[in-house]
Amino acid sequence: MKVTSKTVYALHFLCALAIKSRNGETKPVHLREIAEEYKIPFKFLEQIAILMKSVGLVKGARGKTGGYQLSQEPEVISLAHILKATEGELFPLAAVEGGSAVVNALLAETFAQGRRLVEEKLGGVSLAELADKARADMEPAYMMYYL
Amino acid sequence: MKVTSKTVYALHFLCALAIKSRNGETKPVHLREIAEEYKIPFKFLEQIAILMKSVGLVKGARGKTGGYQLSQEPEVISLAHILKATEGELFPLAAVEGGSAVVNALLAETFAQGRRLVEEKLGGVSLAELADKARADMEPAYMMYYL
DNA sequence: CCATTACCCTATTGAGCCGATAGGTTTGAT
DNA sequence: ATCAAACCTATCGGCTCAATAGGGTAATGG
Repeated sequence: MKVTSKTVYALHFLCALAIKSRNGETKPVHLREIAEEYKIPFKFLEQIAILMKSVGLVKGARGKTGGYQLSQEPEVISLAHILKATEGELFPLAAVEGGSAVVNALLAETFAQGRRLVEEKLGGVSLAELADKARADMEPAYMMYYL
Repeated sequence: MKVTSKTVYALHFLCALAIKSRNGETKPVHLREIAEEYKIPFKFLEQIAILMKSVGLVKGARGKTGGYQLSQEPEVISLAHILKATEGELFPLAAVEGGSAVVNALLAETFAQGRRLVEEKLGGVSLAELADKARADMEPAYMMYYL
């Protein structure tokens, strides 16, 4: 019952794209570049990028001038979107053979309510917020990497 | 990132104890009885009972007239207590080598807030609520098993 | 046109957790 | 003493996760 590193890497990946885009970069960004900059295993990141593409969060361009770009504005991409893609449903209940039917139903309802709370919370945090705060925290000395 | 069957069984187990207690039963309840009644693998339930004991939610009595009892009133035992014992911290973030320190910090904070929401929700649901609703839903024809 | 580059896809591996089972030890009432 | 129950430890198969490997496909630059 934990947030996997696939999710964390996906968040960093998308955030990196958002930051580059905010800094005026219009060309696709190479995966290798991001992998090196953030010390993310390249081949693992590749799979994550493909997943992000399959759910429509990024676009990929092939060939020598290829790379990845966000396919939507970072304002409309929420953490809930991303989590949904990487983790599926949040803390689903294990289906058990036994137990009491009544209690099982009560538990299902209770956890559904808890799940909704988190989804609302994560749905209220956009990639843009993350990227902007991250940019604001960067030291001027390091800004050159993003301009 | 899911609620394991250990947790679900634990909930059924404690709920069963609460129901028996509400129905005037003062003697310890045999694990074997609960396991059969709720179709829970006995040996698995045994481990869960020991865990519940180790965190102070139940008392165990040995010997031929032994069994388990709640060690607190069901009103003061919340789902949050139980989940804490069976699952540990709720959806912890995977620790990754790479990524941006700023983003990692933002994520940690965001998920901590989400976690608090769920903990408050689950902290507000007591074992007594569960047990009472379960009792109310039982058909009179089945009440004999609990009197 | 063709080699390079980078995206794209599938398979596999090793570690670790989960659900369950098994076997034994200790305790306490009769 | 004996029996039944709580208590403890070890182990196992199955699964997921993280990471690696190897190749296929498209598009650009020369």
